[in-house]
Parts: sequence; structure tokens; C-alpha cells
Amino acid sequence: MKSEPGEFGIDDLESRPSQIEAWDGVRNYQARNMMRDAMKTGDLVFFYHSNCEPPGIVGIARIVREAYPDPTAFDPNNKHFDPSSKPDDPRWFMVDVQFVRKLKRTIALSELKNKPELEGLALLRRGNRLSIMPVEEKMWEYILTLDIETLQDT
DNA sequence: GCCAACGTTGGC
DNA sequence: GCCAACGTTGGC
Repeated sequence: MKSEPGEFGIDDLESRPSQIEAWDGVRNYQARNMMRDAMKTGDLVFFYHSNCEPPGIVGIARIVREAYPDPTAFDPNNKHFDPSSKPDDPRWFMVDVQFVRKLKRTIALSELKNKPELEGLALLRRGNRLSIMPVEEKMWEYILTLDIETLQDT
């Protein structure tokens, strides 16, 4: 799941009292379908920082509530307001995610791009702008093996 | 249903 | 700030 750290980053999730946040504001059908149809309670997700330096995977979160209507779509004062989404026929959904842990280091997009093991990863597909994307278990495991402490310069 | 115009995302 | 790669909108 992508988020801009300037808007809502892994530190924001960690510092919530419950460490839980509703993932609202998704206004893309493919991303919505991913949340609504594929995300189940207990599923783990990578937390990805976009639009920052460097963009990359920074942590892990867990789905703690499955898809339910996104109320920000009903609020005219919200920047994600969508008048075509009605409370009795909601168009947009969100899930709740809970902080699990930060990675030991940021695994940068530029690094992920260099790994033949990650060929086909949705994040790396050309032109992809989806904010929520699937990760195959094999690739999930592989990415975790990259999460090792970096040696400090002496 | 087509498609031009426009808006958004997000890496660079 | 640029711009590629989308997705959306709306006239026809």
C-alpha cells in the first residue's frame, strides 16, 4: 500500500494510540477492488512511501478490518468527496490497517528494480500508478530477505 | 461506442 | 519542474 510520507507515513501509523488507521481516500476502481475482494483480516501488507526521496518499502502493516464504506466520499468538505457515492449505495471502500513493524532500512524502489527475483512484481511494471497492488508470497519472502542492517561506515 | 481533452500520479 | 502513462469526462 502506497502513501506519501508527507501526508501519512509509517511513523504516523506507528504513533496512533491504537496504531490503527482507516485507509481512506482511495478513488481508483482497481485499488478499491483489491481492498474489497482480496484483503482479509490478518493479511500483511508492505507500507510503501511514494513521492519522496527515496521511494521504497519502509514497513509492514496488518489488515484488521475488511472493506467497509469510505465515509470521506460522503463529506462535501473532504478533498476526496465524491457525490456519486451515496450512503445507501457506496462506491468507495476502505480497510483498517494496523502497524506491525518498520523494516530495518528502507528498501528503495531503485534497489527493487535491480532484482531479477522480482521480475513481474506489480510495483515494477511500467507505468503503474496503482496505490494498492498485490505481492506474491514468494516475492514477499524474498523482499524480507533484503531487510538486513546496513553496515555503518567507520 | 469513440476519442480528444483534461486531470492525476509519481519517478526522475 | 518535467513528462510518461495512465484514468476520467463528455461531446458527438
